[in-house]
Amino acid sequence: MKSEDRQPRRYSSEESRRLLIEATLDSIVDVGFSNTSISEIVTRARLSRGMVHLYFDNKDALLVAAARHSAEVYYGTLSEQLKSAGSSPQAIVETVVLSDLGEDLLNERSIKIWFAFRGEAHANTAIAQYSDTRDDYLRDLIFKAFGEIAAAQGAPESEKVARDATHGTLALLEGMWTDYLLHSDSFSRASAARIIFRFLSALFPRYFNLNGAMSGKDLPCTSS
Amino acid sequence: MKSEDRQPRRYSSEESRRLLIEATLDSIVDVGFSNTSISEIVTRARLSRGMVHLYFDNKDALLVAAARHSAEVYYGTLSEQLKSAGSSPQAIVETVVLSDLGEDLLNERSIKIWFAFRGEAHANTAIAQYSDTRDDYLRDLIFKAFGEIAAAQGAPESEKVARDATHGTLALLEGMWTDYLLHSDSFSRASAARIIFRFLSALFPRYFNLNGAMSGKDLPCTSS
DNA sequence: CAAAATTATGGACATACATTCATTTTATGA
DNA sequence: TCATAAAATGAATGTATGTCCATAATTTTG
Repeated sequence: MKSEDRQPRRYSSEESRRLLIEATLDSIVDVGFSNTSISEIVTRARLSRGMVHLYFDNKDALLVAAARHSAEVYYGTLSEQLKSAGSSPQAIVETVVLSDLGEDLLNERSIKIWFAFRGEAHANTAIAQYSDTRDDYLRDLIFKAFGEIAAAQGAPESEKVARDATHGTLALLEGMWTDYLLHSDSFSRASAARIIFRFLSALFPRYFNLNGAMSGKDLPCTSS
Repeated sequence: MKSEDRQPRRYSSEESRRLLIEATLDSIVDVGFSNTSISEIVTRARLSRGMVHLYFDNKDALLVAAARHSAEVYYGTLSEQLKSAGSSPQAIVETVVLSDLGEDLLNERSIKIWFAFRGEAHANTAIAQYSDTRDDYLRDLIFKAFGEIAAAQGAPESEKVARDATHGTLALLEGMWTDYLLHSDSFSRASAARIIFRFLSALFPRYFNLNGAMSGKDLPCTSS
């Protein structure tokens, strides 16, 4: 009992930065963006007042760093889960949908953080930069997947269908996130996913059903 | 030029309340929720400091009143536009979708306000109460409409389809709002509507097409 | 026209805030 | 072991905040 198991007395500058960012996010989750003060942050981080300005130019820079960190975690997690996905376009789409609705990306904490930043984004261009999940990279990824599927299906106006499928899928995901924010008690990941796949199976009946991508992930898309 | 055309010197208490609420919303739009202070508000309202506490218990009560007012405007406008809609279930759904994407309900100002309140809702239960568009009333309205359509179409599991159609349509609308918030420059009301109707026409091909409800608004839904 | 009620003002107050900085503590390297 | 660098502290500062209230201006009532 002589040496209490307290935190190490001293962190590297990177550890301290990380600690402050996590404490900022904790504060946003617990008391909201507008009540997140330097005092709240340093108390939660168990650091002293001066630390924020030792490692960040000012409070705003810390908030921006926290928004940036959240975006990095989002895209990092998504990329990780995409690695273990099949290579067919249906599998890619399915993985994006299920990951985006999975607990790693969509949970009580993350949803509060995203909507807090979005609520302030229009008043802070630096934060706005990091307030968009599903940005161009993700959009391109599933647009290409839908492009392949639509072309293989041989429907008329296949590019237009692919564009609408992309837009619709991303909008549905956004909508499901909002639904989770406002009704987290009654929210069901399964039914959220089913509705999106219902949309996709209506557009591409040979490639999706209500449970996701059709079985046999590497079915030749071009066979009749 | 003797009597300058300035505002009347004195308002009724209701006018003052309204003025303060509008100024609060203006401030949220211009400088964001967290920068909206009493000083900001009274300056914009061209009233003196004491007025806020004359007509509201405190700043928080004013913010809640502003959130409430926004919700009332939303539902009031929507109800108004529903009055001039056809009575068929398709027409009701079409009106909800087009109203929700129309400029009266979805514009630069309203979207910033909604997302600002949503961002703070989880830290303020009083605001949370008014941060949900598309609440139970609206949900029931279009659920009944989809129920009629699904039953008339005679598909299996028609109630489940109606439930998914409701959830999906509302999620798509939420998603389109988010899209407008984050990419208002590239947002297109027409393509947002087309995507939602693409979803609906896939579920109910005899009742919707890419342009909305099928023509002949009062077609007998039960005919083969 | 006086009295009462309503609407409006802006200074005062304590508190909370972001920021600065002189100082101290701890770790590192010679 | 000591000098130097890195990490950490928390008191101090000035400003901004929400709230209160004594007072004034205006309207309404009797």
